[in-house]
Amino acid sequence: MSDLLGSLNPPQREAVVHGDGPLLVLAGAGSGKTRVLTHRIAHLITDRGVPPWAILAITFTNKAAGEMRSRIIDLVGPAARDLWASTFHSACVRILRREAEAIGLDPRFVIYDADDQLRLMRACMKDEEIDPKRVSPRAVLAQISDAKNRMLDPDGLARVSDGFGDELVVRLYRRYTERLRAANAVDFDDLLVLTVELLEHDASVRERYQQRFRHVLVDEYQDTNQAQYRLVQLLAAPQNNVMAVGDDDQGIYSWRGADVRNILEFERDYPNAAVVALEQNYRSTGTILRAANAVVALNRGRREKTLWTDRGDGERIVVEACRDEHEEARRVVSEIDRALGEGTSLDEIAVFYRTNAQSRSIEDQLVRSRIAYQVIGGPRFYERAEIRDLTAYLRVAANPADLMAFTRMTGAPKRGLGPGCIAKLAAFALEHGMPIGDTPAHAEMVGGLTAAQRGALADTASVIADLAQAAQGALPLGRLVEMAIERSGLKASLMVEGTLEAQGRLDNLDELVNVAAEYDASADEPSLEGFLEEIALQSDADVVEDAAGQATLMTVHNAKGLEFDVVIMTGMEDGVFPHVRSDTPEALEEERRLCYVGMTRARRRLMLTHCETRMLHGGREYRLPSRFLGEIPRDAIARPAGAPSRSARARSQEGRSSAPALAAGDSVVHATFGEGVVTGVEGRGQLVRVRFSNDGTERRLMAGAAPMRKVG
DNA sequence: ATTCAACGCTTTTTT
DNA sequence: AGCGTTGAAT
Repeated sequence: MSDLLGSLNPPQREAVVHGDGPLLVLAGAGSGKTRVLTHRIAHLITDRGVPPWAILAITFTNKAAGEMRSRIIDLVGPAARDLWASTFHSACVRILRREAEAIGLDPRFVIYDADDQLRLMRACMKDEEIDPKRVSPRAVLAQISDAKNRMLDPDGLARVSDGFGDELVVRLYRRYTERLRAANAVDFDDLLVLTVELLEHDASVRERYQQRFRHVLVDEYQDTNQAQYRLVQLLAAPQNNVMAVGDDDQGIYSWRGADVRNILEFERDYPNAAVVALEQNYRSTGTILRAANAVVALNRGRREKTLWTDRGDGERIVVEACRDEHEEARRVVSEIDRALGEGTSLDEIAVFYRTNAQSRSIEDQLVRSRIAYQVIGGPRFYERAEIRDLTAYLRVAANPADLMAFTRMTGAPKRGLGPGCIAKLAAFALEHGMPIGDTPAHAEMVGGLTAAQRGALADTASVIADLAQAAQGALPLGRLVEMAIERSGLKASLMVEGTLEAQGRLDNLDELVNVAAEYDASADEPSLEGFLEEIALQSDADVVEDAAGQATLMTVHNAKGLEFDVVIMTGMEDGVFPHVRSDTPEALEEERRLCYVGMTRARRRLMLTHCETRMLHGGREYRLPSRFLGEIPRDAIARPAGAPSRSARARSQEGRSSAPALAAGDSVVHATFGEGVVTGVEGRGQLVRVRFSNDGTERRLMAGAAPMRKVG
């Protein structure tokens, strides 16, 4: 037996050396689950003689997959390169490209991202003459995605739905599927659904993969949806050497179809499953853990567990009340300065927020203070307009049937080819069974076009032909992208514009040349299709760099799986976090788990900020401190810097401890909401419910922190 | 038929 | 604030 086990604690070791059969690892935050996963795979390879290519390891992001692979190569040597370590989506693409024909799919299919999907849905709604103002295309897409996550096709959805509006969704779902296939495209959900269908319906393909993958390991199992669950089940059968690692307290993707029941009911699905719980935390201080545990413990329907650490209590959590988002940003900067002064490096500092829009005020202040930072998420590189314009050319070159890409391409730069002209070409394409991308070359056969349009189309045809030809040949991808930038006319039109912004766009296009060249150098079998696919499957989390000397800003969702010495969670306000739209008990519990995820990212120091007022949705809104703040044990929280003096604080503490300041029935006056009546007291007297007479609303307030006093 | 400018509306989280 | 739609000008 190798020395893989030396550095592991007993439950970790148990998970690593577990024999055949299903295994569930309940891994609390910071309990070393990545270590367990990598060491188990290394153990399978070196001690049990399992060939690396017979192991499938599924992670949540491409970056995590890459890291896992390189760690395992470090542990067992280069033979481990044959390991399949990837996300669900990449694994499915890989399988589908090989086996597409078995389900009547062209193996050169392209992947439509959120933007393509939205455009396509708008087009479908036009087909069906549905007013996009009455029915939101996004909402329809969300329902379709929901259906796909539940493995329902249009007929299936029709069968299970009862509501009146569902008929509309079914109709659009049909149309959407038709148009996707016509464009030889699939969406994100299709990758999973089609792979499941493939494996379910084709026994020989299924058996081939089942025999190949002798071990299937899945990380973040609590965030799997039904299709992913089925996929794991199909691939792992019949031996069921499946290891699921996860933490029900960290399930934060139910809105994307994830079903926490998958982890809660693992033992029912795999009756002979071994279960190992990892509860020792190696990341955070005792105080941070105690606070995070206290918050998440209020959830029902979770597996009871308590993380512990032997690292000692550490510092208390800092809660800062701010007037508005500008003051909040200044507090963030002073906390960063303070941490830097203590010797913490910038890349060990992270700022979290609930929604991407909140980053703006913080970024402003960081720029002003000359603090280097990177923002994860938000507008992504590959989603920038100019990048999408350019990739549209590449996409049409790779797949002339891609109508969305063709439409985008012909409109950028503007050259007199508008919707009317595209519609004529599309009709012609349909009539002659020709891919839309081939129509410009036959424009002379299309009627009703102006001379200017024919000229523009001739030009377009030659661009498409040249790019397609270059893509077929041995031209390096970097050169191909350069060629597209020139020939598309995007470069010329941006140069003419001449603004600083246009220059920035040109720089982005140049950056894409670099990305392409890099891909060319690193990929096993570089191809235009492969490059476009990599772009499509890229996630925000994949671009998190440990680049020295930068603080990191991101949403709490993006923070999953990461850790930092110092974490600042901003916008801890009711309506922001928890989010307003999380108004059901289940949704609130998910927000609470999200809060737990955020808090447990911190190793040493955790600061939480909230504002009295902030700009939201184009107006200034007043917000109460997040209820989650009230759920943190009081003695885990430090007296905020810049808060009332020691003596003032002492007085208020006395007032609070000697007698509960407020009880149901008391009249109060609040600085913002005016007069009201206390209707109830919660959370050991820390929270009071008050009905305000001004607007008749009932609000939950922090008894100590809210600008409110008793009257009469 | 295309394009540009003004207006009015909505806003989570994302592989 | 940003987007998509609408209306007017070309």
